[in-house]
Amino acid sequence: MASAQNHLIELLPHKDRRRLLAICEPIDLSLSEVMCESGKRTRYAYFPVDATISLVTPIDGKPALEVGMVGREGMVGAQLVLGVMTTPLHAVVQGPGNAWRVATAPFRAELARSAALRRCLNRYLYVLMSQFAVSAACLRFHLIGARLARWLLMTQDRAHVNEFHVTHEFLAYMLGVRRVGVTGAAGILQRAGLIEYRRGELIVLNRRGLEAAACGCYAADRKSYAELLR
Amino acid sequence: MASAQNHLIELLPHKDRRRLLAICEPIDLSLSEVMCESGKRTRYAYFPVDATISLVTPIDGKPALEVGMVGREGMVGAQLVLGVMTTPLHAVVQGPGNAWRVATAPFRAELARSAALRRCLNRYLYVLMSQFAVSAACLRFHLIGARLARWLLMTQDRAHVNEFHVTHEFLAYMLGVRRVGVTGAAGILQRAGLIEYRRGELIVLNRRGLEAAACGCYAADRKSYAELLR
DNA sequence: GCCGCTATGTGCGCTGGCAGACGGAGATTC
DNA sequence: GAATCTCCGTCTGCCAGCGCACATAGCGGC
Repeated sequence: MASAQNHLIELLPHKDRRRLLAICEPIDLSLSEVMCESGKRTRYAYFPVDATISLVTPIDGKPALEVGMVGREGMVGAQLVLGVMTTPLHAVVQGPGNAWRVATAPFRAELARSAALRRCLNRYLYVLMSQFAVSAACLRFHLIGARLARWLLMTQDRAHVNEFHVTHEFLAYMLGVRRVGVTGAAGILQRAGLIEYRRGELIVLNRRGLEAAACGCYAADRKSYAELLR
Repeated sequence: MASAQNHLIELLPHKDRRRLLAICEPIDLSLSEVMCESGKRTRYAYFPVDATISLVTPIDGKPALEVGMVGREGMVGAQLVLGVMTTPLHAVVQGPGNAWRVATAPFRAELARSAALRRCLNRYLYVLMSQFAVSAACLRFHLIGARLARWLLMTQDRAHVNEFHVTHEFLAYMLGVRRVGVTGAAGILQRAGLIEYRRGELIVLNRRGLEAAACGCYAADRKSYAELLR
């Protein structure tokens, strides 16, 4: 247990880390699992290890648009540090895998005790807020192709593999566009040799190329994370 | 000084409120003043009294899109409670007026001392995050007319008057659309008798009608604020 | 009373993305 | 190996918003 395989946990001093892990349990997250729903009471916080989670904002009653993504660099439930027991967003498992799970009660107790944990989560919350703001503008101004490239890069960063399961239908849902829009944009990326896909399996062939095709929001996200969390 | 005329300050217990006001100074905010810039060090926090501030996210290097609005119900610089000294957003004065200003150093000292202040700001931050998430989806899916109506209502809520100075050009900038797009949408609202305007002076004639014309994001914003801050 | 500035109104051609529908190809089941 | 299901590709018609350009109207200064 020298390494928790979650970046936020690893940023904690030894003692705080050990205390936190003592109240965590390892858990498997399966595809499409809804970890928490907008407005409902938060029951657990999660520190992903090799799972990827999408933060989806509801609109007109339905969840419909991804505004943030969480992997081993972050956590689900950071708003607990604000003393709030709900979340405005849905959290949906987008890439299955492992995570550490902790119930809200012991987590809040640990938050009260560990200044390092509070500091870490505060900073992470700030990064999340930045990500929301960036996403808002990205949604408004950038074309599907650039946003798709950004999404693939962000996912690859979190999944730590260059091949993952994702359908056009799902991508369309995350990006807030039609499936055919994704088909068009993905086709262009494929013909350019940047990616390859067939029946839900997508492979990143050329990361550099994708970075060039993505909008600046990808770099902006990475920058804000790097500045605040080492 | 029984009433500070800022909702967040008024939520504080007497003692905490008095200590906070003791380190604040009243200040005039003038139109288009930039209170803080994305990425730059935060020098002051502001508690508006009858001023309105737009939170604008930069994209591709330029500030270009409003993702949040602050008036007497909130504050600028709430991220200081996270222990972060910068902000990802620009804050621009959209409706001139008065505010309480406090320098970061004494404000952080007071934050360390007052649990009530921390609690209040934490909750406000959560409301802001919700607002960002809602705005992102609103930007993506709702038509200019509905978004314009929402913007007018939010501004009126903060300005506490039904007449204010705003040009189509400025509205276009805030909503992230063309000026002619605003002209079109505003013309429809005017012909419907909901608003009236001439050369930068805009009057809200029919609030109920505007509420009906606005998208559900207006109600969603109000709901999240009401639930968390009394 | 003229000039110039700012704010608003309108026109035209273009395009990215929308809605709905259909066809085909891989995969799974029995 | 036939039926079914999932996923991907394509087509048609349509529209909101875009970029650009130009016209008009209130308003202040000199």
